[in-house]
Amino acid sequence: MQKKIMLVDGHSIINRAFYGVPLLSNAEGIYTNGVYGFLNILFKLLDEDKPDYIAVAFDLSAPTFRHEAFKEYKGNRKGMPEELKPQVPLLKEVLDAMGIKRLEKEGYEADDILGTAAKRAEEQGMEPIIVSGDRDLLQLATDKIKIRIPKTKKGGTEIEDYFAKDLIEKIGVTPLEYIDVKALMGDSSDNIPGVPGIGEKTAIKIIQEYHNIENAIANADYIKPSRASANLKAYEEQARQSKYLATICTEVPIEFDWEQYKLDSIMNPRVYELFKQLEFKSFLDRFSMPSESNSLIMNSNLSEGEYRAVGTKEDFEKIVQEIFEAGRFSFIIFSENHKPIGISFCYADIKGIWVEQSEEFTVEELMAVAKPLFESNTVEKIAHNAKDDMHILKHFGITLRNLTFDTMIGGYVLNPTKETYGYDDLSQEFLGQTFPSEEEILGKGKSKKSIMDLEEKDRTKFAAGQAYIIYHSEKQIRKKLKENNQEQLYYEIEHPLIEVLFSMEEYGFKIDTKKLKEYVTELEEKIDILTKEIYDIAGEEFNINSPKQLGVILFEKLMLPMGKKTKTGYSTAAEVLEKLRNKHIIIEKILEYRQLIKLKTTYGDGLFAVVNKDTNKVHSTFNQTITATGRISSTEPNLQNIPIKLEMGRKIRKVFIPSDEDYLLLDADYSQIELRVLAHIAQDETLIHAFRTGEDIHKITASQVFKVPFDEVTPRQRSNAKAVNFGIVYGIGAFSLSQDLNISRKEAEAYIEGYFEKYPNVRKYMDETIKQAREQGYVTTLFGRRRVIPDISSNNFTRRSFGERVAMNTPIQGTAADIIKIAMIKVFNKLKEKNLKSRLILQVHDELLVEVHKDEVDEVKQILKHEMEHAAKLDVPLDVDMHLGKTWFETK
DNA sequence: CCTTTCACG
DNA sequence: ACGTACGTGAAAGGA
Repeated sequence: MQKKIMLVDGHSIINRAFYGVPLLSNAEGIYTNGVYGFLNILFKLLDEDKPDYIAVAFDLSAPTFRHEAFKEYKGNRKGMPEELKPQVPLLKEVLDAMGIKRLEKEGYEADDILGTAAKRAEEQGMEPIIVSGDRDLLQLATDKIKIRIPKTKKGGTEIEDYFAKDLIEKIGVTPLEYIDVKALMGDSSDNIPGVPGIGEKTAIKIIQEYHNIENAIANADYIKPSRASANLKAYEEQARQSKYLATICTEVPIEFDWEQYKLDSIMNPRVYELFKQLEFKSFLDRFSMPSESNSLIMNSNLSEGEYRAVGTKEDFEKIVQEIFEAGRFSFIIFSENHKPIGISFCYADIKGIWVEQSEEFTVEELMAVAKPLFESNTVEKIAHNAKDDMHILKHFGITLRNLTFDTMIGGYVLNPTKETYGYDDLSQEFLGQTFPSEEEILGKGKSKKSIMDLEEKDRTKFAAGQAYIIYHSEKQIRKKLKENNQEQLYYEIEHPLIEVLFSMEEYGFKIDTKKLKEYVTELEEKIDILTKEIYDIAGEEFNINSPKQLGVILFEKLMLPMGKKTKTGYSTAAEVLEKLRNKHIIIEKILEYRQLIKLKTTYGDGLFAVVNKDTNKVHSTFNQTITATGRISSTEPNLQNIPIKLEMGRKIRKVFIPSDEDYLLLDADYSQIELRVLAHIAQDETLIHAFRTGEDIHKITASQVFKVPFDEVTPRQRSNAKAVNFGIVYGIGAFSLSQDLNISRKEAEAYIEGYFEKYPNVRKYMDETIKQAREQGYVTTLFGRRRVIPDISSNNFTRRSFGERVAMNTPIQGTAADIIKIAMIKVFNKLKEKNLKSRLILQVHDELLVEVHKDEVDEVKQILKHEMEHAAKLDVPLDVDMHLGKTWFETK
């Protein structure tokens, strides 16, 4: 087999790529689209050609051999586009990381180096492949040397290939003749002047007949058209000069040691880091090579770990025995399609084990062997997102006991603003060692692979490596928690909460599916009617759900005045449409349509999609590591945003029912918890006093801010005061308040000033919190929850302002989140301790929902109220309202 | 995949 | 003059 060598013209490809893909830029604002496009082309070519060697040629900035010659003649050669320049060093960095050598020589153009390299390679019996965006290189084509010219098009990259015969076939001249074609027609991008009046067509025709310019000049008299003939004579010297410029030199004095261009492991961890940094996400799945030994995994230096795979019952029993003796271990359950396929363990500091199921050793058998271990009250367990594992284990009749640490929750407590809490992150942050992420090894989305596709030794190190990581990160996280004074937050709030959330998820919320079906049908009927009415009024059918199409109808066809614009076009948000209500009858129809379609799709269809058909229950996932403030979030379904404000939406709460007729729903919500928290942490006497009187807080605020006696506060004043109170909690701004209340900015300012005058310590708190955030870089809640706010020191006004609002709001929202979490744990434990049948089933930020047994109503009411009101001891009372009902709708 | 819209506290 | 409230999740359209 002949060896293939790929020779790439760096500048012309990055140039072509630059314009071929949309603008991308990295964090420093440098465009990356040229590099991205270059790599896109490169990967495509590598996949197709699978060359043995590769090199990329670049021009160095200094004048080159032919360039110098040209300068005497006509001045400076054009450089590359300004906006591309910063990308070239970036590209070189990427190529260096990939171990792809560069061909550069001071004083020579990339074309010349490429030409020389191709000729030498050909002489030595290799197959050279030249990749360039410029057609100049076509002159180098032979029956061995292939020229590949990629064209970036909408549908992807298309590549034109030329051997010598293809050139003759497609253009009609030989490669050598092509130089003369260039000499006649010129090339503005290369600043080859050519001959005026001779373009590509004429040039080809002339060369086809006379084969070179010397011969053409000699026969200039016979050349047609006459303009070409005259110009060729007049610009004879320029034509010869152009030929010199167009001729690629193949005699550059360079020694090529082919072995150093050998194509090796270009997808290495360093490249991975670079791609991640540059956000070249689509290239990341190129890093998993399941068929070969996976270098990413094998190269990760989880220093002392001893990894071993276990595939038989006997072997695993031995391991379980060892783990019992070790007394503590970390574990990770690997699942695919909701079915576990293996478990990895780490124990005795260095032992990493991967146990996998097989036909001989089923997952049921595996679980049975592991059961005593998981259920042991003495052996300590370390997990990462233990709640998930608890669900899996429960399915096999196993109760996880003595969970001593959850590294995911620990990581969240240390920094709640991260997007993910992966094993790779833990390894980097707490062990100072890189480890590939799941996405790197298995990919993601549709093309996600199974870990069973990995070779056994890779699979073992990947799975057991993760257990090793959490085993060792645990100590570091504990240490950090101590340093940060967050031990109480972790051990007394977040850790015990895991079990509470697990129980809520496990128990679920019963749905009256018959009622739900009726509700959806009712909505569908109304939507049908509205749709027809809207089409009628609009005079045509269109997709009402498309803001784009709706915008065209409203603002172009019906010529309604447009309010706001979005990045992409007209805004059709409810806020905008509301202002057009009286302008056209279509508006109210659309608003109602929107409301109903939301209810049908998100709440009707959406709920149906997640109901367990056997039990008619929904089992939401309560995520403990999503929010930046410490709240929990709810998904699939989201039970924290079930409609309540509007009557039509509120009706859906009638389908949320207790699991059987012996039960009722008991709802308890904190009254004004965030304002109470504010009163406490700001230590504002007036505000504290206001809450101690137990009167309506918005009315009190109104009386204070608007300086009227309490009994004379109008409903309008109260409602304005309510908006001010909200604004205060969010980190108020006069503009937003004025928008919200539809008043002038001046008035809004007066309200805020009035508020701060009456509650001076609130202002003091806001100022001090911002100052503290700026000095230490983070803010904290009453229970030590911490949120870093880098934006607070930004030079960018908008970012800084945002940072300041976040600094003011986070301690308030976060402390309220802490308090209700404490209440949840206390309620959960009380119900358990007293062996009651009632269950906590839902939390909605300031509200707890309990499914209460009919015999336990009074007792549970008392527990719920007491535990919630005494969850934290503030300088203001915590007040809880409770409601009992047969459906969630009734508990209002 | 990103944007728009809208549901909740 | 800047560009506007804090925290979430789901569905749909349209690249």
